[in-house]
Amino acid sequence: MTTMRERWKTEIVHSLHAMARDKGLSEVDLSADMLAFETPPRPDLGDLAVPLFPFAKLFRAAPAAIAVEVAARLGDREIGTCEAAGPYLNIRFARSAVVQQVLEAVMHEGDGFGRTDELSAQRIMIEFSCPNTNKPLHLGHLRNDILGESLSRILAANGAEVRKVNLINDRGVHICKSMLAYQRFGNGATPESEGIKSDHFVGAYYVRFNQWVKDDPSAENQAREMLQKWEAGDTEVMALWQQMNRWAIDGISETYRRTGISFDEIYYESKTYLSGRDEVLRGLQEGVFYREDDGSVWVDLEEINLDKKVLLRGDGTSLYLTQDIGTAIARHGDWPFDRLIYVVASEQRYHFAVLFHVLQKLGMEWGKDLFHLAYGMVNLPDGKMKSREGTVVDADELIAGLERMAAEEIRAKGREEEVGDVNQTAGDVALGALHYYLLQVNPIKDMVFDPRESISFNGNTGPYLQYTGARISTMLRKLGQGSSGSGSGSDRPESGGTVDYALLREDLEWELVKQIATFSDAVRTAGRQYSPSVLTGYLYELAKTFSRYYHDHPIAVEKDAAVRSARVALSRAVVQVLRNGCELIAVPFLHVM
RNA sequence: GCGCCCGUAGCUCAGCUGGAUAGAGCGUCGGACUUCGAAUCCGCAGGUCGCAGGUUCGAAUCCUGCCGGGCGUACCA
Repeated sequence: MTTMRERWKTEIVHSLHAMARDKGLSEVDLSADMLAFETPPRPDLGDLAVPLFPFAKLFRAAPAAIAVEVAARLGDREIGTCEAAGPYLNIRFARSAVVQQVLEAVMHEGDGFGRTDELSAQRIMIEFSCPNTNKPLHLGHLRNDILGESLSRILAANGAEVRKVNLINDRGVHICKSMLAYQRFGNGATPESEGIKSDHFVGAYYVRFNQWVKDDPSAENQAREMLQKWEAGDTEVMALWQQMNRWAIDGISETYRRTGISFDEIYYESKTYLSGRDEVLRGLQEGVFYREDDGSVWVDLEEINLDKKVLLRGDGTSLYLTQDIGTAIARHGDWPFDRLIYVVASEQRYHFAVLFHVLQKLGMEWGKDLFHLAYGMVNLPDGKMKSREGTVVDADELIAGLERMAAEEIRAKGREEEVGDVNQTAGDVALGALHYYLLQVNPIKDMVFDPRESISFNGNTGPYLQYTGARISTMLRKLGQGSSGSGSGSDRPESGGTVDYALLREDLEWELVKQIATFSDAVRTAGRQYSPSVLTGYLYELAKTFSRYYHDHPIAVEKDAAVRSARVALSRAVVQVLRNGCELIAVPFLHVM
């Protein structure tokens, strides 16, 4: 379809030039760039619209008059027809050629359909998740995780070589707090002895610390002392730390497995913070930073209109910024990248502005290739999530709740038989609901997470996509067509190998073909904007169009065998695109639900 | 105070590099299952695109100011 667009572009530029010549105007300032292609507001107006306002000055004529003349010059041709509609030139493509080309491309490319070469030869590292080892994941992490995972897949689909990295935040005062509380109140309990998921077990002691500090303010100092012991390598502290970290990380990893999040490399702050300190000290020697009387090391950020910022505490221990410096340098050494994307909440904008600048001050010219994807906060309908007030939504609990709802729905519909493993399917539906809901909003915006709405299986949701895919799959399965693009051998039993695409004459069929053809545009745009929401929107539209089509037109039960074959071919293409798209937003594709 | 971000229908969100009457979903109300999955489909109602200027043939979209909300401005992360 892009070729079709290009051909029309050439034709239009041609006739505009001809017009200019005939009017005795020299062919100045008339370039193809002035042609803006748009989609007409209603499909019945055509497939492509060209506003002619920009040419009014050139021809000293009203855009509408130009439209009439261009339309007359172009007339009807092999590649379609065009007509003037006010100041617009509306174009209709010759359908059957496009239909054939698009559907055959989907068949041929299969799981690879929609890929672009936008970012080929680019090495992109993407950091996301970055959990603390003092508590389990919550809803905010889920947005982070799915943004990172989905974006990674999208960038890869645009041809980039992507490396997903995590950074386990396993050191710092906050980690010492849960350790301290455990040491004091734990009485040797273990996750096994208590029968709770290990990261939740650790998290309980972090909560316990915060209760304790209310009664005994000295707890804060004790935590700080423990951090110093930790940095000094105190045996007892290290042993405790290793034990509790193991628990936290094991539990968090289980959540990753459940949600389909994975990484190519995992970094640990406990291993990178020292090199960060070395870099800061080097900067100090080179005069890039300065030392205060109390021994703390600072950077003056006046040149980027920011304040002064601490890089090392007076007692010599590291800070968040210090370790991020070390981590970034280690990463660039491990895997030199063209771009590094940090998926981190927008509240840390300041931190990254400082980090990127400091790295460049330290002589890392690649500091300019770092990008902070600052995503908005997730709030609840009844207010903000606050850990202190106990209004955080725990990730595991949330997912379990969604699974329960999905399972109930499957039973209520009496579909246990068809589905087979109810829990497995319910789990996939829960994930589809969660991921779709979180991705459907533009990342930079704050969003409201409504648990009730997220589990609703009506409307603009993940389960709706899954349902549409499952219906098509079932239909194809019943025909012996299989719903997988990389067919199982017994494909097309009745078509004799050829499909007469000209039989797809319905407007909705044409709509579907056009939507399929623009899939790669959606993939490209999502990659450029770092926004999976472009894809959720695209897929929802596609599913909706197909649902309407399926409702109004017989496919598998169509009497005319030739028409049936053509419609089946179209359905196979739609389901292939749904599959490919769902893969990019980590919504499990279901053959039955 | 200063800096950054956001402000579209009752609610949750779309709206591509400015372009034809601003779109979905939910919710309300009303329709459609002897027919390929009704977790579906169709229809009605609902918006001075926060406000005011400016640029432009044309602004929800770009610029300026203001108002409202959020976040940041920690030897927390």
